[in-house]
Amino acid sequence: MGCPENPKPNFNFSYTDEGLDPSTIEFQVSDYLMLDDGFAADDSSSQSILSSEHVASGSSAGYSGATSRNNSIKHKNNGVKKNKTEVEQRIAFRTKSDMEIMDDGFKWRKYGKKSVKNSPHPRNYYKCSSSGCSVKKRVEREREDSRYVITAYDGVHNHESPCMFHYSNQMPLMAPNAWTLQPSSLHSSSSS
DNA sequence: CGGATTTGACCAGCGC
DNA sequence: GCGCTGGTCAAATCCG
Repeated sequence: MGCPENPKPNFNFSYTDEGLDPSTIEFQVSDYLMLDDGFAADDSSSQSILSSEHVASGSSAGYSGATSRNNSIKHKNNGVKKNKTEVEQRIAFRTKSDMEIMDDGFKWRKYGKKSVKNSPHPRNYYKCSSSGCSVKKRVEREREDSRYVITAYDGVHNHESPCMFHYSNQMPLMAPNAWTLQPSSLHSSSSS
């Protein structure tokens, strides 16, 4: 393991996908989900969760089980663990990849693995191993199409990537809070 | 030897 | 109230 020389080789394609031959990259983003601060309110939370589920279900909703579970997470975070002032951001990506582990520039420590009911594939749980950073990430393969990996990030890194140096042009940080700023650029990048 | 991973147990929330 | 399920913990194990 260790620090990859390229902090996020797997993510550059998000912005240059149009110009890359897919065969030259190991995988490509098929969808991205954005579950930001919808947790602040019940209505909006179900909205964002619902919409994210809809996106994820684009090809079979391997994430649907987790989605329903997200509701409980919402209550958990909102009512117990997190105040409104401490709303977590959450993003999920569906990527086509043979690998389950994607180097995003951060160092993750696996802390759990769980088989989920709606999926034959286990779900893996990771925490950011940086001290003081409580960002978590869940990784699982899509139920219907195991070529796709669903990666969900919970929270925002309170530090820079240990391997991040010169990628600030478009993405200052490979962190959920950075991504939430860029959803439109994912699509507009082709025209710019 | 230290850090990361594995894995079973435990806990909490939700639906019935 | 009970059972099911997802999420987390922590001891054991593995690996560099």
